Amino acid sequence: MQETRRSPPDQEIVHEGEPLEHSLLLLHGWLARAKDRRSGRRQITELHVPGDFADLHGFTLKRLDHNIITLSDCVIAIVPHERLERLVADHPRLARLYWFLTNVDAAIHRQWGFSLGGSPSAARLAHLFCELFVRLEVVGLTRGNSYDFPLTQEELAMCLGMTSVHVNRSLQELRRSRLIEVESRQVRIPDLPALAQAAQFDPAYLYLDPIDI
Amino acid sequence: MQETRRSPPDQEIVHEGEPLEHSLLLLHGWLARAKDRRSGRRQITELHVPGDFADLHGFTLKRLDHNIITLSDCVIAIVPHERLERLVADHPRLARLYWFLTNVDAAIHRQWGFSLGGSPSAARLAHLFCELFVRLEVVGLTRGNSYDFPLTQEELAMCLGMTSVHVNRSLQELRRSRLIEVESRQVRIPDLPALAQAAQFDPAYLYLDPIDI
DNA sequence: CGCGGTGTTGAGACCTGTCAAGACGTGTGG
DNA sequence: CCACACGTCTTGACAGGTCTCAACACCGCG
Repeated sequence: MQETRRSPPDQEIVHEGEPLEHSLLLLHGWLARAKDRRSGRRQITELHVPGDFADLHGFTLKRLDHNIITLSDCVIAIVPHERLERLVADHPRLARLYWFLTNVDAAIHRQWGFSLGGSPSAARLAHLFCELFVRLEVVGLTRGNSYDFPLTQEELAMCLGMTSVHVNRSLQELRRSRLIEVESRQVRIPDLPALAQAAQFDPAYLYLDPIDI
Repeated sequence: MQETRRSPPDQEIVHEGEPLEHSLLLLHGWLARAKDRRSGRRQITELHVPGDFADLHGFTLKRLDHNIITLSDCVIAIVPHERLERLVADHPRLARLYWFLTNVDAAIHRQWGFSLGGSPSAARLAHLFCELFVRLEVVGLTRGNSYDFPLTQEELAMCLGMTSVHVNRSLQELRRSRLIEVESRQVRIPDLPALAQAAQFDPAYLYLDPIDI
């Protein structure tokens, strides 16, 4: 039995630089890793959905280079590093799995960097919706071709390196092309292959194929 | 004794998707991880300097989501995964160190994403020069306040998500402010604190403090 | 000497940010 | 039940940053 914790939206639950003694397994809700700019704007470097370890990398790094913030009401299991220590010592395959998971995080970072580095803004947005669809589907949080999506356009802007005004216009572009429907905190993707094509989305970087480790 | 390999510049030495049976330890020269855009442009997601494992993450992922390319003449040690397998089995601390190293890579990706997400172009450039200075200093490849830097402006552009024309102008801006001198494939940083200040560079994300693992 | 790659410069188009205002929806308190 | 406040979404006009295209300078090398 392990400790769980609840948190309302818009809380900073792990602070950059602070020493870590446990990692967070997200059970319900949405988290983000974020770095703050001097300008006051904030860059989100990854989104987390239920099933994700939000700061497993903290197990080896022992402090984070970013904050972790809640984007919705969240339920989070707290896993002491001491416990992870015992787990990986007793089960080498588990160690390998955890290592693998942090490497997938890195792959997601690379993909985001790729997007930020020069994809057209609508494609960037489309790519994010594709990624989230696939990741949510894995954990059974899609319903048909739609999923709950609590982020505001402002928060989307923090992920995509653009302003909320521009997110709004890019979203309209995707809507006009019938690639995306967003309403009341829900995303619907009428034609995933078409959206993936527009976004140049290839899920290979998520390494979802049957894992043999 | 392990196998080493030499390669001239501009070679793609690991191809996206290809199954991996070894990892590459860079002994001399510069490597980059790169993803190609449909447009033909290419995004570099990380630079590697001597001492870096360029694809240690491939040890758990077993294939890469990007290419690895040489940016200069390179000497590379080839480490079979089989050998890593034995090493980590026999030396759990080594396993932890390797895991740590891949997590630092992820931290570098985050920082690049942060830059790409909205730093002004001159600051992005300055930040990269700071990062490389610190990383090269660790492995003894700086001389005073300067270091060899073989990348063309075109290649810098691929790192920073901008065009080479814009890199050129941003570089001039840094030169005019006396923050950077670049000539004949050499970078000189007359005043590192000033450059770091302009770049908002904080080396914490490189996790260089004495490692206790 | 000429060639190819790299660096530099200019002009114009385009994308994205900024600022500001208003629409809409929802929850709260009177 | 209404009035209101607040957050979010939407829109318009404009400024500014960045890209594109093109030309030229420079340099090392065959």
